[in-house]
Amino acid sequence: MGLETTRDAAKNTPPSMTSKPPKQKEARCGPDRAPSGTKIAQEVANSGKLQSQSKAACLTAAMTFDPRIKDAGKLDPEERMQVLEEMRQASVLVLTMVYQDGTTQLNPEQKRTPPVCGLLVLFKRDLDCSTPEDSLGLNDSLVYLKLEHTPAWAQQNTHRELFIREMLLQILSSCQLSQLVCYKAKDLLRTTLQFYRRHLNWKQVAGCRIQDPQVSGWLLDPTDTASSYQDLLAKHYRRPSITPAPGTKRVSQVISNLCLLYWLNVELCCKLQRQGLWELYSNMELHMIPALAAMESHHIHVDKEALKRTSDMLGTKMKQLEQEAHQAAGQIFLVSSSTQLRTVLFEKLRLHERCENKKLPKTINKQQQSTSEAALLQLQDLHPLPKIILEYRQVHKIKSTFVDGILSCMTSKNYISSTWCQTSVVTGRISAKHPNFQALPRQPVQIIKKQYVQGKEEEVVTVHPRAMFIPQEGWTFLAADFCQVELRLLAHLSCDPELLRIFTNPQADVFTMLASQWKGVSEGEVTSEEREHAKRIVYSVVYGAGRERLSGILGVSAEQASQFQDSFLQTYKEVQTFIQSTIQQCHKQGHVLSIMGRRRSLPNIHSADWGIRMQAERQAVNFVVQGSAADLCKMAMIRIFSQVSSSSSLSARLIAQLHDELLYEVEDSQLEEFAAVVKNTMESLQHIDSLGVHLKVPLKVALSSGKSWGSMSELNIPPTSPCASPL
DNA sequence: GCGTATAACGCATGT
DNA sequence: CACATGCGTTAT
Repeated sequence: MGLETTRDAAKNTPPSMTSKPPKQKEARCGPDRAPSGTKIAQEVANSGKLQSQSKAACLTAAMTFDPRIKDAGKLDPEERMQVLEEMRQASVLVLTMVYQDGTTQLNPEQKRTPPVCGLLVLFKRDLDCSTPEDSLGLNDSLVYLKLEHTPAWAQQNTHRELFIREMLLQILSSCQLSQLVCYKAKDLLRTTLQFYRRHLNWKQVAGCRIQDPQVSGWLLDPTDTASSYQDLLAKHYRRPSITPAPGTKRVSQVISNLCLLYWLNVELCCKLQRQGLWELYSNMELHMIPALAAMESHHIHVDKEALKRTSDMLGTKMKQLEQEAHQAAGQIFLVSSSTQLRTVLFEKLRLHERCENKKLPKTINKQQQSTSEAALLQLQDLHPLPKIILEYRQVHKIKSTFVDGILSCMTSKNYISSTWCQTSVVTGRISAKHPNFQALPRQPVQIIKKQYVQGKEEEVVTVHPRAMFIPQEGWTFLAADFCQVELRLLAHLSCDPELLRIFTNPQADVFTMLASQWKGVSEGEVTSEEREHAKRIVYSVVYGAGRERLSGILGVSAEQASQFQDSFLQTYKEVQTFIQSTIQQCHKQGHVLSIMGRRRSLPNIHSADWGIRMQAERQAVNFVVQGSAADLCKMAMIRIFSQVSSSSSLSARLIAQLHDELLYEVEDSQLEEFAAVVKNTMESLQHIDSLGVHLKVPLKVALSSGKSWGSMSELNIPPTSPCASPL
């Protein structure tokens, strides 16, 4: 078998589709030869009384002394050559990180992941079924790559270090020759980039393709979001989740888990192909992994001291508002408690009795009087308290989530980097944590600071969380926004001629046109209010809002709301039929698909309960639109990432993905060049030949740039001339 | 009886 | 209406 066939297999087809995993055996592990090192490890692991530090030392010792594992740091030159040769001959490499507390990535999720101490790599050569699925094959081998920072003066260690680093780099760039498998591969890549940040550039691993069972499991069923390795095994590997025999040594458990991981991946790939998800997995989701790892390993600098000052200022402001609230209520109560506020507003002050003409919202679950913003706005003319609470809540939210929250993400460092989750959103979007970069307030808030001691009575301060994020010296932020991507996709998916016509004119303001068309007035006559209405109606119709909800959003009566809705669906008749046929298809097949084949099954579409069934219908419609938009945005991200990483000059880094907007940090000198690359790449996604995607509407990208995320302004770049930029 | 973990809820932010 | 994360309160 030549290299070409191996390469093709790794690139285009699922692994080992022909070979079936061996039948599960009764015996879990082979006889355990127990050298001195492992015995110690076992005792320590079982006792559970010792400090985690000594546990760690012993697990490392176990890794090193176990005869099945080769410690890459302790090999002589000849053995090194042998290991490299074994690596070349392996057809699959299965990897996991080993942490200092002795756990691996395959252990159940922990609150705080301990520091990494090494990587365990299984070289799998023979893919036949002659060995038990959780045991090493005859020609398989295991290598432990210890990650340690040796002090600069310890010259004798550099050779070992160098060998391990080179080997790891070779592994990560070998994915064109042999397959790589790792559960939570992004974490491994990010950790590697951080560990070797002096010696390893993110571009060197940008092309790396690692199979990740977490991603494939999520793609098969996007509803089960956070399943552990053991859950995945139980769910997809037809095994009633056996707990390892208590006598089994820890190292043996790790090894058998690593062996099983290989077969789990094989099984998941089979399922992906059967469901028509292989292309999406292989051409999109796998490429997200290095892109997200690179994103997470980038530092975004934040002015910590300014943040602390803002925190103090907001703290005193909240104390003032708390006093005012107590005074207005005529009693002391916990202002941040919605329960206590409810009793004050509705049992003590009985404000609901004084506005019987208005309908006050109820809480979702318990059908109590709500104290939400909508409710407080209804009550604000009756009593001073609601207004005070509204202001208190605004300040409280800013302080707790966006000031103190971000500060708590920066303990012992002066920068932040969010965690980007690939598998937590059912529609295929990505999400962010610690901090949630996608939920930072768009608008600044004005704080009126009352100072009684100073000469001035009042001072207005604006707090803008986005403005805390500043590019490095000599760099600029560039934002690229897919304009109305969901609406454009709706036009494409529904083929509605009127909706399509709106997008043929690239100059026009879509929502203004929509409003004029729909209200029957000229574009010049459309007020900004009507434009906002049009915007909200469009999206609420797409998401299947009822009249109740719509009237709440628009602030008009339910009759008027349903009148708006009707006239919209009347004007764009094909949108209606798209919604109906999507629901019909979901009912027939039990699932719906996005434009690139992403899949969501909705078992509740068959529910006898009307409410449950209607919810599934709305989710079906929403998934097709939102999921397709997610497909496009991720594809844009990947294509730009690949262009930058294969360019010797471009250096832009992706800071954040805000669903239909990409935020980059760009060297000042490259701003225009890169902006053109981004715009062209994104807009060219109208046609993706390889996936058979041909949108009936053009895609439009709006660019903006600035020296802070809080102050971005429109960026116009010269249009690309037809003769320029040959590929 | 009094402390800490956890789950559910309500309310915020974003797309 | 859809999809998320984060913080605080309250009950268990």
